[in-house]
This record gives sequence, C-alpha cells and structure tokens, in this order.
Amino acid sequence: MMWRRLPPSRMLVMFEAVIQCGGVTRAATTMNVSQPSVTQTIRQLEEHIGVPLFDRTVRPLRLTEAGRLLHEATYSGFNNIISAIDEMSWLKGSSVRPCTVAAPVGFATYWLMPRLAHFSAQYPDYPVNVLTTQEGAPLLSPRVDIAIRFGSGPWTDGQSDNLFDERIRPVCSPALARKSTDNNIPFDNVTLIHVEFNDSRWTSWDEYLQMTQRPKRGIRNSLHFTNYVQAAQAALDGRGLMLGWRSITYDMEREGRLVPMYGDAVAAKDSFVLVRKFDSRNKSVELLAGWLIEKAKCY
Amino acid sequence: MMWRRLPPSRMLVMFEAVIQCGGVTRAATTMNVSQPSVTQTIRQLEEHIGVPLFDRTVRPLRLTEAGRLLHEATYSGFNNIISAIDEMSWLKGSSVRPCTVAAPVGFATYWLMPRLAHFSAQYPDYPVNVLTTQEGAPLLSPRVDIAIRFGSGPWTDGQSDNLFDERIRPVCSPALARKSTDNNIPFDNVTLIHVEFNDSRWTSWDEYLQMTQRPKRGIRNSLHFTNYVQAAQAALDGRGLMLGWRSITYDMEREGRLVPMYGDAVAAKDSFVLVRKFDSRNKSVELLAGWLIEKAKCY
DNA sequence: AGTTATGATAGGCTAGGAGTTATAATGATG
DNA sequence: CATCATTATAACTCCTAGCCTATCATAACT
Repeated sequence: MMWRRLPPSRMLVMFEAVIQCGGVTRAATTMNVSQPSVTQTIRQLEEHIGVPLFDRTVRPLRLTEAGRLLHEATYSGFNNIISAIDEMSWLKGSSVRPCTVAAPVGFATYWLMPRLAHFSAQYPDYPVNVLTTQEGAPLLSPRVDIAIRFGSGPWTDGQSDNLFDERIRPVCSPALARKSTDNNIPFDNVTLIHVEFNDSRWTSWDEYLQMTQRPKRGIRNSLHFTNYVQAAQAALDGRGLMLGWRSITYDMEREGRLVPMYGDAVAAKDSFVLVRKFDSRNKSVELLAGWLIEKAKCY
Repeated sequence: MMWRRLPPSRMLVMFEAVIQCGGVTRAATTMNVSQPSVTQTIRQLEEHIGVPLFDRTVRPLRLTEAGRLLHEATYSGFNNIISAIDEMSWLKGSSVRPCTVAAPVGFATYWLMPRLAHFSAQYPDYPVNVLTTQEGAPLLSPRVDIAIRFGSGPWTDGQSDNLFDERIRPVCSPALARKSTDNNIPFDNVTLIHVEFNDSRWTSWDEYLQMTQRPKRGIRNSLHFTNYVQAAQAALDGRGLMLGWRSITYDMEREGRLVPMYGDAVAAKDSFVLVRKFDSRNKSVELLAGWLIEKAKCY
C-alpha cells in the first residue's frame, strides 16, 4: 500500500541529475536526452507530489525547501539500494566478503574516495564498498562494517578510533588570491561561496563570521550551492571564497589549487571518528580500518 | 552515474510485494495484475542484478541471503523517500509543521501506530509522521524530531526518556494453548515460529532456549518468516508458538488473542528509549513526546 | 501416488510513456 | 536596453514495456 505515493524512479533520477548538474540544460546533456524532456519529467514529478520542487523565479534553477527535503531522502535512499546491489554483485563473484564503510557524503567524496583508490590499488583482493549518508553519524549494521562519524561521541557500539579534528578556514583559488592582494581588495568585497546543509554541525559562513568577530554579510556577493562538489568547483574556478573544511580541501590545498586567504582557521566543534565492529571476523575490516587510521595520522 | 545500477522501481515494488504477501500469486492479486506478470518482473529484476533473489527449490518462495539484503535496503530506502513526500504534502496544506518520529519497524507497527491513532483522534491539529527503520537506533536529523531507539544508550544527541524495558516470552493462540494442555503435548513437539532478523539485539528462539536452558531444536516443526507481521498472523491463526516481545504482543495478549505458554518471561538486554531534539521549537514534538511517555507508563 | 497449490514459459497485443523538434517566454548580464 | 542563457509550452511520433491468456512444470500435502 505504501507505493501508492512513490513516484516512478525515472523522475527521481532526473531530479537528482538536475540537482547534481545544477540546471535543466546540463542535466539534459549528461543524461543524453533533450532539454524539454527533462523539464517535462520534473513537472510530472512536481505534479505527482503536489509541491513545487524548484524556485522558478531565479534562473539557474534553485531548490525549494521541499525540494531539499526530497533530495536528501532520495539521495540516501538510492544510495542504500545501490550499495546493497553492489555488495550482492561482489558476493556472487568472489567469495571474499567486501568491507562496507559508511561515511558522511562530504567526507566520502573528498577524503575517503581518493584514498580508497590507493587502497584498492595496494590490496586488490580486498573489495571495499562505500555507503554515503546524509547524516553525520552512520550506524554500524549488518551491512556496515566501518562507520565514520562526525560528532563528539563517545560511541559504544563498536571500537572507536579518532581520525582527526576538523578545522575550517577560508580558501580560494591562487588566481583570486593574487588579484585580491594586488588590488588590495577588502574582505567585505569578496564573493562568498555558501553551501546549504541542513546539518547544524556544519559551520556556515554566518557562524564563521560570528566566531571571528567579523560583521555579518548581506546576500550581496554570494554564491549558493547545495553540495560541496559544485561549491568546490566554483572555488577552484576562482569565483569566490569558500569555507574550506580540512577534510575536504586539504588535498586541493596541498596541490596548490586552493590557498588559505582572509582569516584564520577555526576549530570545529566535533571531530571525525572511525568506529568498527567489535567482532569483525572479516580480515579486510581490520586491514582497512588500520590503513585509514594510518592515513589520517599523516594528513 | 550512480543510476546505472538502479533497477526500475516497478521491479523493486513488485519484489517488496512478493515478500509482503509471501508468494507470487498473492502478490499478483493484491497488485491487480496476473501471476505471470509478477513472475516476469521478478525474473527481470534478478537478471538486472545478476543474483537470484528467491530460492525456487521450495514452494512458497523464500528469500535468499542476497534477497534479504536487497529487501532491507529497498524497504528502508523507499520508506525514506515516501515519508519525505508525505511530510512535504502536509507542509503544503497546513502551515503546522508535522512531528516526525522514527522507530524500529516492529515497534512502529505494533506499539506506536495503534496508539498514534488515538493521539491523532485526540489532537487532530497535530499531524504526526512515522518513519520506520530497519535499525534499532534511528538518528535525530532535520527530518526526524523524535527517535525511538532500542539499545543501551546513553544517547547525548537529544533529551532521552526511558519508555520501558523489553521482555520476551512464548505466546500462542488460546485455541492452540487449550489443545496443548488438553492433550498434554510436550514443549518439544510444538511448532516454533521464527522471525529472521539480522539485528543481533533481537533475541531469537535459539537464544531463548539457551537462556532458559532448554535443548536446542532442529529445523523440524518450525515456521520461518522475515517480518513480524506475518509471524504474528501465523501465531494468531494458531499455527505455532511465537517468541512474544512485550512491545509487540502486549495488545494482543490483553485482548485475549494470544496467551503466554510454555515457559517464563526473559528480560531483553536493552530497553526502548525516546530521544527528542533538545531545541524543539515545535510544540507538537513536546506534546507527542509527553503523551507517548505517559502511554508507556501505563502499559 | 494422486491431488492441489504454486510458479515458470511462450507468444501476441496494445496503450501510453518517453522522447523529439520547433518556438515562445523569462531571468541574468553588462 | 539589448543580448544571452536558460527554461517552458505545444504538437507529434514511435516503440517498447508491460500485461494478458493459455499451458506446462514442479513442490507440498495427505
């Protein structure tokens, strides 16, 4: 009876695509369909639900509050299903049970994934699965061997090891930094790149300005994104100043693609913790957990 | 890129229906399609994934390990999406923000839902949403105002109040109980109704037998189910002896539809705890939380 | 073993989903 | 204000996904 309200997955997939690509047109090209097709599909979805998902009074379409809600739900919902399928596929071929690690989406994208590539190269016989979550503290479960949580803990449902504290500071592209210093542009005139999260633990620009005792900014000179991927891209393109989370921008800073600018680093309230099952008979769990902890040290 | 592996929702919905109805034929009738259609759809899904989902060597089709995995994922995944949509629909009509409570599936079905019916009757102006989870400890999140958890805590992400401890004892229908006592049937000859959960915190028959120092049973005389709904139905029909969780079977016991039989109650390791957000500006959260705690007392 | 209940297979048909092109409308930008 | 970029609307086409009937195969039950 529950599926009466469930929209066809096509629509939800399109919806996600539009969000990811940041616009109908781009979504259309990446999905290999025409632009009107996407518009139609989104309309159908909105009709199906009965609520507008996008704000049409602004041109690169932006999510409404309702849209953001749905986005969160579908994103993690699909992730659940897909990662289960992945796991099953592995389970079919090799008899080696893969190790599944759950992590918050930003951490997974910018810290975990790049490193996992190395891990897989080093230990090709130990398959690893990543389950991204919208929440900061994924639970251990039959399907999750390692959970990486952002918070204060302590957690008692498994063996926990601290990975690192989180630190935040403004960063931007080297080009923008040079331009700013050369022309002596004051902080207040620089475009700020915002990421709209619902998680209260993620420090926002507003909070940062407050913590560093700077005046609050208006909506002038600001770019808004709903995910870190786009925001980071905008920063790399030199379109503004982003609040750089250490776990997310560290690699990019090291490569010189982003540089700290305008202001000090601020410690986040919480830190990242790796929690693994107590009784993991699975060798790969121990191996991967140790490996990640090691990587976190030298970071 | 992630949707490459996502099967059409039709298939997943059918899959869920087959599980819920406990068979292809029954699923067909409840979904208003022909039986071959269902068979087809399931085959397509299995092809899509590349893994058999059902064990065909047994006649009322049973889930394989892989199937169980997928079931869990889709169930909670869809639940996420649907409850988000529900919430949005409410949000459209009335400006009163609904209160969303997340709870483990068994608790939600058998304890929460029946009581919520009364709550809604009493306070029609306070809409309530239920989000069922496969795990025992749902998190608070922007979308979840109240989380009901089964575990040992303590949890610090919100204000927590104990609801009640869990207790387990064998129960069956009055008819079966009478027949057993009349004919002096020994415990070892009674059919046991099993529920297959992956959550280690749910005590199984094996554990119960061990705790009460009875001999372990073979697979003879046993019925297996994957969810409590079916299992409870089987118990009500007098088809065997079920391990009755207080939170689940209490109402049915009070109505005389189930009676305790063969053996003592055993305390579960953990208890149910209600966790609500610290700063709930939402009146309905406070109201509902207090109401539930009150109900839990007199139960 | 015979009977019943349940699921699998084959083949054919049709409705409507999903996409296309062409064009208009509207916000962003300078 | 002019131009560009992006999204909305309309009308039409196509094809395939999904369903059905009919029949067969096999497990469960007694």
